[in-house]
Amino acid sequence: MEGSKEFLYPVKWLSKASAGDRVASELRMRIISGMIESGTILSENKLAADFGVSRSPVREALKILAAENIIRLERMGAVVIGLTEKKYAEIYDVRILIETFVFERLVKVPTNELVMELSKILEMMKVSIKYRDADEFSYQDVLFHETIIRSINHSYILMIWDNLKPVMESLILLSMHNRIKEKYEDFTRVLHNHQLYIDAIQTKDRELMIKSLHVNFDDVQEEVEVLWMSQQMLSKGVGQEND
Amino acid sequence: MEGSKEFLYPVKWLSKASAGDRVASELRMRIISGMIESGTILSENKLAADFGVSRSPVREALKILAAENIIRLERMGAVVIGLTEKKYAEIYDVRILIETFVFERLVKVPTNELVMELSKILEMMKVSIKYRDADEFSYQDVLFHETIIRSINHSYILMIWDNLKPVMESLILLSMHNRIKEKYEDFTRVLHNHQLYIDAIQTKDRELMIKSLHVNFDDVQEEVEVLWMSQQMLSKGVGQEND
DNA sequence: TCAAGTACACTTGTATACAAGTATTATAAT
DNA sequence: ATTATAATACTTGTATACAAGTGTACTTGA
Repeated sequence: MEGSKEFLYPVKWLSKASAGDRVASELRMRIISGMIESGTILSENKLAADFGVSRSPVREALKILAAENIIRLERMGAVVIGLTEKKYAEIYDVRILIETFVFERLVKVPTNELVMELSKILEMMKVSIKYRDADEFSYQDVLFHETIIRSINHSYILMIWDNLKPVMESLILLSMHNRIKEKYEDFTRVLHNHQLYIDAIQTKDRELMIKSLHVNFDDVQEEVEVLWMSQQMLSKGVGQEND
Repeated sequence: MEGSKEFLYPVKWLSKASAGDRVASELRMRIISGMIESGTILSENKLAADFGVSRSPVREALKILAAENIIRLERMGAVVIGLTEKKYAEIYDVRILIETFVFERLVKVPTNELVMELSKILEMMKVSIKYRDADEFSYQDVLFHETIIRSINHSYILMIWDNLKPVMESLILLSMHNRIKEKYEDFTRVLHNHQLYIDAIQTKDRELMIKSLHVNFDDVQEEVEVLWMSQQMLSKGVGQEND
């Protein structure tokens, strides 16, 4: 069967990570992919047993996921929130918010160095595709955006990104994994979009930036939405999460 | 001597909190007030001994403060970052960013209920001043802004606020404590600013909103800057923190 | 005096143990 | 049959123990 691998998250990315980070990364992937349904109650003890670690790293992982808004810590167990359509839109909002903020900073300063860096990353992405390495491609894709955000040296904007990044990473990973098998031709478009983004930064063209930001995002979103919707089909009646 | 109280953070706010939260809250106050200098290296064991708890809650506290960008977790000890002028500006940026976002949402929906709620909080603030309760005033002040942010029901914007809130709370607490003793007349202005904010929401007047947002923030900032600068004087040569 | 190596103190990350509290289930009484 | 009470099987939060790694300081050699 397909999808029967033990871990969704690339294990090689976790070589230097703590057990807590490992659990968080894997759990995040399982939740975002829909493998763990929204509404599920996670028990520290159970997770510890499942992952073969003690409760300490599991606790740490749950704290991380709670900060990312993927689960909700309650008196009795952590309940999985998962991604609803509303949440997609919200992530979108925040990305637009911070990336436009970053762009406004960038139009005021020289960006030659950044453009160089981004071009390098784009080349890496091309190579990743050439060798059908979805993980590496995803890594570079996330790095691309992170590089832009880091370039303005704004610790609080970076803080927002740090909270958003793991979810984005998961989304991109899932999206790319799916495509590298079936919709290989999509990647030329993705690459083109990233080139547009670089051009926008180089020419300091606001409209172009917004445009490429949107297409980049929509691209990932649409693909994951399909993944996610199919999961929803399997587990009917999860319903809406009001707050 | 003045300022010789054991805890800076209002202990009554921590009745239901865990030891981890308590340590985080108090540590945050000490760092933001300048009592613990920027650059200091915090040891889990030492903190545990100081606060009379085990390492578990201390670890938890350090993770929280790291997520708030107040300390930096390194291989060997947690380094205190504290607040620089740059950081003030950054917090400012993010507050403007999210509050304007919220406002843009609010102009599209009815706000009667929210305005009622805010008016209630404003009344509470007036009472707090009448009885010289700086803690209560600070609480209501933070609640005021949180109420506005929560009203749009946006989990990711709320996430940003959750990361920003503790620092804001500390700043406001320090600011208000200082003023209630010396610059009592300031409070009429603070109240007026908040009324402006309510008016802006009621009339959906963007300019008024931005204006009141700025004065509200500047008000706190200026006061705390004085506090903080005086601390800086005492501990010369901390220097800049490059990243 | 200086360099290399070794021992030690201190660090984090993880495992385990325990206490206090909460939901659930079963039992008992009406 | 239904309600009240008690036992139990969970839960979280905290303390403690241990292992592995890192920096420091001291000793030893030249």
